Amino acid sequence: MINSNVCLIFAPHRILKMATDKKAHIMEHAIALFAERGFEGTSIRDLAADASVNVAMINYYFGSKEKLVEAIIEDKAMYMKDRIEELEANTNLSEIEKIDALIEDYVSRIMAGADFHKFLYKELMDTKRGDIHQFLSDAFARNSKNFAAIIERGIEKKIFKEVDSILTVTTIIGSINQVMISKNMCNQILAKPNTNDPYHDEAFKTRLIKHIKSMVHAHLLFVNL
Amino acid sequence: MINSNVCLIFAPHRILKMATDKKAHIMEHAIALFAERGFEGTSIRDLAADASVNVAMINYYFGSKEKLVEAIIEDKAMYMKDRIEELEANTNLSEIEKIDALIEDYVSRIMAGADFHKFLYKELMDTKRGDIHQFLSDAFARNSKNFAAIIERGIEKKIFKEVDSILTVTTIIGSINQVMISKNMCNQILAKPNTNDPYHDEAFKTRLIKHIKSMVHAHLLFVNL
DNA sequence: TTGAATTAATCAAACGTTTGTTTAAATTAT
DNA sequence: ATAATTTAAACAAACGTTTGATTAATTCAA
Repeated sequence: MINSNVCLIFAPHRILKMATDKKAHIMEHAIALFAERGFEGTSIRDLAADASVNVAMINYYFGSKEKLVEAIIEDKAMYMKDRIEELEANTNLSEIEKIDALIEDYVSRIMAGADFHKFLYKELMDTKRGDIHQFLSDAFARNSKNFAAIIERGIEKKIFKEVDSILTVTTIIGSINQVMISKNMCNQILAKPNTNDPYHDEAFKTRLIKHIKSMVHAHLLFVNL
Repeated sequence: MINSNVCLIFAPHRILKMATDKKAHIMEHAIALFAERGFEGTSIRDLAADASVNVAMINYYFGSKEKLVEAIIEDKAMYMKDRIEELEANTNLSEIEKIDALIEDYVSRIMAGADFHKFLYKELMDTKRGDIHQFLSDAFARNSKNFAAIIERGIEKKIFKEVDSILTVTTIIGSINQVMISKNMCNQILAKPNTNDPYHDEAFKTRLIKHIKSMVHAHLLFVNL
């Protein structure tokens, strides 16, 4: 009985995935610590204690502390590849529908991965690990340009006003980022207690999406409600 | 002859200011390094070499590395105290004029102190130095609320649409912050070479102010141009 | 005004810790 | 038995900070 249970829990495919699972486990804790204390502000021993593993395991699995950061970014690279290309190709949607979809998508995904998002932006702001900084600068800039291309198409079609397309994208992304900077500050402007978690609050998510859409619509569209 | 010259150069008040000048000199270099590499990412020896002073001087003048950060923030506290209270009291200006003035003020001051701004936001994002994080959270949230109060007044007067006032402020500040995150990324979205300094470019400053005003006007005002 | 006494500033060297990383032995899984 | 995993211990290098000596600047009595 117990044996069969054990076999069930530790089925072959489960065992083969163990290394991956442990790596994922360490990466999750690393993201949370790096997001709050920064890369240099988090020691290997801090991380090992937080993830309940031996200090040597980080180098055993990832090679070095810096390669751990690269592993995190590579692992979540899918996070970066967003729906922009997919939406750009879709001819069934109007430009404003595409923009609305992107706003919803950005807010949802950033909030769902709040720690990872903060970790990414800290790496983007930091020039110390030059390769990573360059990679993230490129990725973020490319996304912004692709987003702006949709706005440009709307302007060409005369359904949008002649706005500064790249700065409009900057405003949309900047609006989301601004509330992600500090949970503490976010709670204060929302008049919520420090115990509140605004990043897993559906009401706040809805409110933020509504606000950004409202601003962007007024900015882009000729007709106002 | 020589003696009188020496006396002129090292006049009493000049000598008394020497310590202050050296402190300011160290703080300037610290802001630049902390902004690019972070607090933990910058060693006392890095800073001493960059500022061309002995390693012991930082602790001699500031007491510790952490107290250096506190000294920088206290010294530039005036930077935080912005024109909001002054503008709130001013009855000669309309609400939209006050908002326009604040947008110009924010963009100008943040761009003029780009390094300091990045340093401040890194400290705001980091929870490791708890007191500083709390102080900055409070200061930034208070400013946002005061700004939002002006928008609320405009809504009461029926000259503004019934917008989400605090999130509107979040968008304004977030728009500015988004371009300050990375010089590299900023140049890429502006299609400028890496050698360009967007933060001391009057044309870009004007463009950013124009864009934000344009968005906020469309968002707040009933009549569109 | 001069010269000893006092204070402030600067320095190289060293302090004890903590850092990221490696090792080699022990354990576990196949 | 073999290979993969985990461990405690040890590593050199880097860290923030302190030290004690040295120099420069200031004070003040004579």
